[in-house]
Amino acid sequence: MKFADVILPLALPKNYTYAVPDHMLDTLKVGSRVAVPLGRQKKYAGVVKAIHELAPPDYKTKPLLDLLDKDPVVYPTQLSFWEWLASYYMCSEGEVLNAALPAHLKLSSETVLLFNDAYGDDFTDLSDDEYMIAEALHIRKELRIEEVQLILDKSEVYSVIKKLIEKQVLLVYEELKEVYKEKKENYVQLHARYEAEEELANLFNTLGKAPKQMELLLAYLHLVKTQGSVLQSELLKKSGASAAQLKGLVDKEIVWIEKRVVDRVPGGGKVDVQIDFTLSPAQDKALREIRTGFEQKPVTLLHGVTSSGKTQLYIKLIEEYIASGKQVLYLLPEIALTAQIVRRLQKHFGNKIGIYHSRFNNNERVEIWHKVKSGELRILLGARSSLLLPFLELGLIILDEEHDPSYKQQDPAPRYHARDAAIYYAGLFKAKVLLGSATPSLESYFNASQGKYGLVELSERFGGLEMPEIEIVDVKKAQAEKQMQENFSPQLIQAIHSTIAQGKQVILFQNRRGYAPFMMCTTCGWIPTCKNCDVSLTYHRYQDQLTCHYCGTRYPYVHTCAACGSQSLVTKSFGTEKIETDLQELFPKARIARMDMDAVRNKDSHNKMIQLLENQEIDILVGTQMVVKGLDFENVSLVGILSADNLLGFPDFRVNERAFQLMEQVSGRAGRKHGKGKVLIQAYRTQHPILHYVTIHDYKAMYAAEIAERQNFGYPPFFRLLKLTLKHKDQKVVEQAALVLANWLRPHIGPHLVGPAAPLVGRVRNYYLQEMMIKLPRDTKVIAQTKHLLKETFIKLLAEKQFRSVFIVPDVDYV
DNA sequence: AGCACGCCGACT
DNA sequence: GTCGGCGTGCTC
Repeated sequence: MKFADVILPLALPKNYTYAVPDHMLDTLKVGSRVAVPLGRQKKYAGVVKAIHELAPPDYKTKPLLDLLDKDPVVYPTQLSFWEWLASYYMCSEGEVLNAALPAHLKLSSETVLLFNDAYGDDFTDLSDDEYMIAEALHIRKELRIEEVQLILDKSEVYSVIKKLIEKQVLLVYEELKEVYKEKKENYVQLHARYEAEEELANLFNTLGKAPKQMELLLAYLHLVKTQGSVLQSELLKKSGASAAQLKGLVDKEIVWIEKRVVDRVPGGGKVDVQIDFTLSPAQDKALREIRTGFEQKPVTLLHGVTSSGKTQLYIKLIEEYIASGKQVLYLLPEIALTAQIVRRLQKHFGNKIGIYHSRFNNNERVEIWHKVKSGELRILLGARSSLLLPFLELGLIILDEEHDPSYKQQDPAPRYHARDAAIYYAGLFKAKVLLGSATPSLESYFNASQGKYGLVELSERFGGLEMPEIEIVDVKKAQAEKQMQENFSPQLIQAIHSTIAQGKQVILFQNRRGYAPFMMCTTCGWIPTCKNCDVSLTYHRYQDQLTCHYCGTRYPYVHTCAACGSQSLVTKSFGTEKIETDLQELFPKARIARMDMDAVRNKDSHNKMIQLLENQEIDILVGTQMVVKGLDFENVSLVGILSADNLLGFPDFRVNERAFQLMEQVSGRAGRKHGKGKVLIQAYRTQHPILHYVTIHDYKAMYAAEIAERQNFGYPPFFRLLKLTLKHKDQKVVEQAALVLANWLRPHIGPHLVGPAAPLVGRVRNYYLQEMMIKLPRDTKVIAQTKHLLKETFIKLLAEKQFRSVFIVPDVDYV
């Protein structure tokens, strides 16, 4: 008797064991999807994690229902990776599976209602609702729950269905649905017998009486000659004929239609467009250092200043690894995955490279999945989630912009850090990892300086380009002298003027979207807040409404103070929309665009805006974080940071590191080619040390100062951080739960526990929050013990009935 | 995550 | 009296 442990796509604490039916004994493989029953009637598709002969002692197993794959969807390597992710990041393997498998590989059961023919057609003793469903079923024979909801125009339909089952009008069964569909296209083919010249000539004669069909045939012959194959849709468009007329040709057996399975994700360009380039001596040296680094250590950090030509190094390395028969994964933060970088790589690697990011639809994801698994795709360029693809023979992972916080998944579980997970995943393949950044995370630079990672420095900009000149502008002073025009200092205005006059472009950075981060009543100080969250509402002038940036609720503009009734509400502070509006007044002739989450909400607008900037159809670009990443424009010579204080002001031990990274990265956008660029940073606190480090582009000085602080206060990289968030609709309950949890934990990990306390925003989407932080020493054993302790304590807490509905969210290596 | 079971308020 | 609301607990 054999048993299979199955990972189900649910947040179950453990995997379930099913009996392997005899007919599957030979065909069932680890990594395959299987259909399993769960509960009374549900079916799920899970993935087989292990096959063994250990009968579970305390329950009776149910049998697997179906084997869904001829070939497993993942290799054992991925199963090991999932297990590690689940245990390290404190979630279930089901949650990992959920994140890894494209939606279309995760079938779930659908309830299908069937008409019971034995019932006959006498519906007299049915209620109105029952009658409507019975009638519909009588005609259609089969209905889904969704359709029942539509017919009855309400969502709660179970009671009606239950009644109908009792009255034996209908039968229910569960159907597992495969959602992925191959894409097929219709190709038109000429019958073989007309290949011969004289047959074709005869055909022309006989078709004389059917001019439309003749036209079709001529268009077909033209397309065959020019393109080789003829798509039905294209033929119809070109000939202007109708589908019926084409059918005429099919009926006469002159042509036939072939349904071909086609790829949704085209391989991009041809392979032979490789453009050769030569590395600078500095790049060449760095490349050699990376290679020798990899001989001794699996991970190397490439610290290369902005514009030092890291991408070219990557391309050379990728070439080497694919030449040796390995696959390469190139990771970038989502918003850095622009058409610009994609084009650049496709130029070199043609259809050997695949792309994977969140804007792909589910069918496209399934195709990439299979191509990565089969090894057909040798290179994959993707965002965080592409780390979860089933690579066959991974040789190298490049993780560019390694300092980027978006590599850490926030919600939902698994809350993994792509950098750390990449290092583990690579280890399973004995593959190498190259981390790249102009401003490495303190963690990585620490690991490199400790000798844990190789370290390669590339401190020279490509082509002898100089680092931009940075000037700090004292806003307080300008304000005192009444020199500020809205949020622009005279220096910034002057710089923008002269930059535009020279036909160059400007990027302005402001880390807040919307028009004003909050509004306030000048009479009594009242501030409009969200009804679901404890935050002030941001005014969006473009839509003329107030928006909550935490839950997305929108409110109409407020004219009257809700507290004192006065009309004296004003907008406070400023976001990208206000900058854009004010700019347009200050520079009426300039072409201004705004790039933030609101402006690039729809699918392609981000790329379009980049295109405009590239074609120099925009003079000034205003944006949030978004302008920092993956933009590479030769003609931008001025960068302005509107308010450095915004970056330095919030209470987080990483502020300084983040602020430095952000400012240094934004600065890197300036003067990427002709001549030296200029960066203007407006600030109140002009003496802040971070501003000084940015001015002299001194990463190492920033690192030295910060690392000392981290050691003093016991923060990463000296300790690992585990954040616990408790959520509940009732503030009292969540506060108590947090206290109880902390009290239970304190005897074990007392000195390492900070909190509990409500976070800065204490309520989001009507859930009250409590947080606590656990500082874990860098000792694998202690970390594992603590996680075990936490899990046990969570179970204990949730066993208390008053805390049963408290959500506990552990976030390991909280960023 | 579903989904059934079970215990309290507003209707026939 | 019942319908139906959602809180709670189980699924191999």
